[in-house]
Amino acid sequence: MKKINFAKIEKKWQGRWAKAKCFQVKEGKKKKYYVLEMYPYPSASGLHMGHAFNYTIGDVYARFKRMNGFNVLYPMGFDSFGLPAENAAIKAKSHPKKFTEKAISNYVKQMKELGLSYDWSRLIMSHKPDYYKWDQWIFLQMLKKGLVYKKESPVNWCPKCRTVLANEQVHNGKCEYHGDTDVQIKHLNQWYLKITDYAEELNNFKRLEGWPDEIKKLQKNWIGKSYGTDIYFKLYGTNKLLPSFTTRCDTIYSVTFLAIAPEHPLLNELVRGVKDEKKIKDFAQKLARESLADRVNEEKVKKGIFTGKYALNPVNNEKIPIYVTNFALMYGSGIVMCDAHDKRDFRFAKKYKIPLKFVISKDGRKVDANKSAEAYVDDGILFNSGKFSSMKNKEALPKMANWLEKNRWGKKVINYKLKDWLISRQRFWGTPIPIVYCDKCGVVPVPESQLPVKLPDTVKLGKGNPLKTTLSFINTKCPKCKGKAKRETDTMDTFVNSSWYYLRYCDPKNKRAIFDKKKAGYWVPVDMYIGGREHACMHLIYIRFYTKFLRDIGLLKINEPALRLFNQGMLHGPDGEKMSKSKGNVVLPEQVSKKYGIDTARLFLVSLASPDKDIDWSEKGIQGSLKFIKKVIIYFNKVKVKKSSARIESKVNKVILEITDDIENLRYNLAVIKIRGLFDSFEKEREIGKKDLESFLKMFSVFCPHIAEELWSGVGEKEFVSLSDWPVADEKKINKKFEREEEILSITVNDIINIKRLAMIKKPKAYIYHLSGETNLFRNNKDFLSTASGAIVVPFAVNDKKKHDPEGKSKKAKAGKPAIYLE
RNA sequence: GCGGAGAUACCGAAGCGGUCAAACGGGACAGGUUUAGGACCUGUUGGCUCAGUGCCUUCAGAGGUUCGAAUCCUCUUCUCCGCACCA
Repeated sequence: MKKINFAKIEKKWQGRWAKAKCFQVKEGKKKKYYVLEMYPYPSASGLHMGHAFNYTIGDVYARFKRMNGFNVLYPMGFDSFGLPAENAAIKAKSHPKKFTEKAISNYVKQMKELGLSYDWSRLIMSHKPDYYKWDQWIFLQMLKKGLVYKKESPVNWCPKCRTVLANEQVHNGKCEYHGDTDVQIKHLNQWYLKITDYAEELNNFKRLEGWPDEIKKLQKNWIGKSYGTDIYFKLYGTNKLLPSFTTRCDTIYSVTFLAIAPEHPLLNELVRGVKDEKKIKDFAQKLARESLADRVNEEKVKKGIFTGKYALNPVNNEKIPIYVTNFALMYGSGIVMCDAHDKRDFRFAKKYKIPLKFVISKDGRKVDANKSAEAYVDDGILFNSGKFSSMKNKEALPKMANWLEKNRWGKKVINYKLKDWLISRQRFWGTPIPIVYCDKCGVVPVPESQLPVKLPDTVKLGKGNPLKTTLSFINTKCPKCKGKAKRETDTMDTFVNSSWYYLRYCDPKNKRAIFDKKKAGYWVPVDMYIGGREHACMHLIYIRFYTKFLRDIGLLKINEPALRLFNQGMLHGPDGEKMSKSKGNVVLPEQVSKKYGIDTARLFLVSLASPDKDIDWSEKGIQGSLKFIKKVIIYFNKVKVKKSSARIESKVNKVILEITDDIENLRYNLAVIKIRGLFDSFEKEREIGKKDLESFLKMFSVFCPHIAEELWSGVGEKEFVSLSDWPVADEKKINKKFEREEEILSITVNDIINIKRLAMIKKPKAYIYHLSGETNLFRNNKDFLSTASGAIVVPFAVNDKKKHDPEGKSKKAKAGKPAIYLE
């Protein structure tokens, strides 16, 4: 056979789909289905096979739903703000926009070559002013609702990114993008979104049945809801209360000192006038400057200094020293009560010779902590704990919390690990924060009518934030008093852009509103959201937050952005490692499709394993897919289109049911196996009915759309297979009898071959003796048995008097298992 | 430390109480076909037995539940991945 010209076929159908606007959709009466893949950052290096894998998963699903009669919204866009483009622009002394748009056009071209059925008329790009205008608009709406504030506080600063980072972007004290760089703590005046107002609702996962448990657990962990008590220690000699959050109020009688975070806003006031004021402050500053990695590291010895001040334990009025320590973070109240029942507190106390007291032991017997070498962290029985002595500490805990509250020594509180979202970035390539500073009027939001605040087209990129030196950007008029004013130069975190993009797809060209409520109302929520697990604690929390906010201002009626979330696996390089340029194991779709055709690649990616599993690219593996596709093409070129046997009809209809179910549940690998199996059955038949051939092509088309279109037109169809109706199984035609017969035949073939080998007869005659009820089966399939087994098959019924049976084998025949004699 | 996912024949990967020596693909091997093939077709691929229908040992390891377990339970080992001085 001639070599298949994949490129020609692909180009042809991509062109026809585009021309016929096959995949463009409008709101309508039909039931909608919204398939969405997380939109990518358009990196300069373009798409690799891993992206192709990801988008193929969505494309198969979109095609499947479309053929099943849904009005399918399947859009694509680009998360096109971000540091890499800016850094590239700095290097090349150019503008990031240039880089970004070049990368995007490259991406679009590549995506089209993958045969993805996007509605390109809805393309969005977050770096475009008509998109980020609405980032700014949402910011202003949040401001109105009191969900935006600016505050000076200690923030994470990455010296390499030269910007602050959100908590979510700091991992183990290192920058997410620069794993080798410690994040520094800086005190800066920054903009925050009050996501914590939604902490409680975000922690409710009841409406996310369609999301993987894994993701929900990660989010729950991240939100970190904990029940505890704020205990009010009185600053000695004053009436000032120092609240200290604890989940272990059962150890209150064990407390022998307080620890305060070095960056605590109260610290300056606290040490004012004490003997070593300067020394303490300097030390605290030193501690605060330590990298989070060091402070968070379990192995490093903790440091601290006595503040010279004391506090009173409310339950027993004991006077206890207050220390500044690096292990106290600005979590909870930033003040920690410390006792002998915590490893870290214990070690610290030993180091600084602070006395310790145990109040729990295994059996309730009194134990002296100062004589112990380590903390007692297990549960046990309380002692020296007032009226709670001799109770189990676990049981006493809730009672003690109530008791503290009743005596006004404390208050039961719920604490979240989730913090407000710091969105300020000191970089150029992001959405400008729509704020103006006026000497007279102070902080003034830019009025909606003046949006968007656009990024300047000409800037001097270089050190620091170029907006700071672009006078045409900074200098403006105060919207209130029309006097001279300066613009905010910080831009927004790019995660802001991706927090609502799925809504803009519903109405991407709207100039007057963020989106039309009716249109969005038709399309949202997303029915199938596809993306990586790594977004569990960032994007997927933010997008939920934005959805809830937009609901609360009346724009949406939904509570969650997506009904179903699917985390695809990662495609590794042939070496089993994560694909990366530096490792040199990146596989490019262009190379692959040139050699094998893109449909072959799609089929291979999807048949290797379940799509949620990580897989390794394999040059060898793809050969199997190529072989199959070739066979299909050859077959369709010579198939006799007539009428299917009842056996084939049974098989087709059975397999339709199975494949439909498999694809619905994203078990593409199993669906492909069944498609292959169906094809194998076709090949064994002399002729096939058109309807069955078409059912095959339809199912095949979601995986291999170009080849399917080609063959579809080959069987005389004028319309697109991509827009045809998914086959419906005629269950009446499914007959188990045929399966059983097929099984009998294949066992018989195996048996003949087996005996042939053992008897070492090359081209034997095979006399088979079947029970009399199976006469038709064996007679009708005599030819099939002969070709398949490589013997000349002569069937006899057991009771046939004229049968040739020199060794009396026919006695061995069983139902479905004929006896065999070779010669 | 806490939390999650997993361990299946040479490899990848289905199976998730009986129909399981375990789908399917890759590889390897054998045979056929062909001028020749890395192309195509057919078969084999746990062990034993053998002119096929049989038997035995397997699904990380050890126990257990059951008439019956790759599948359910318990513990152990190993791998991967999140979170982590969270008070």
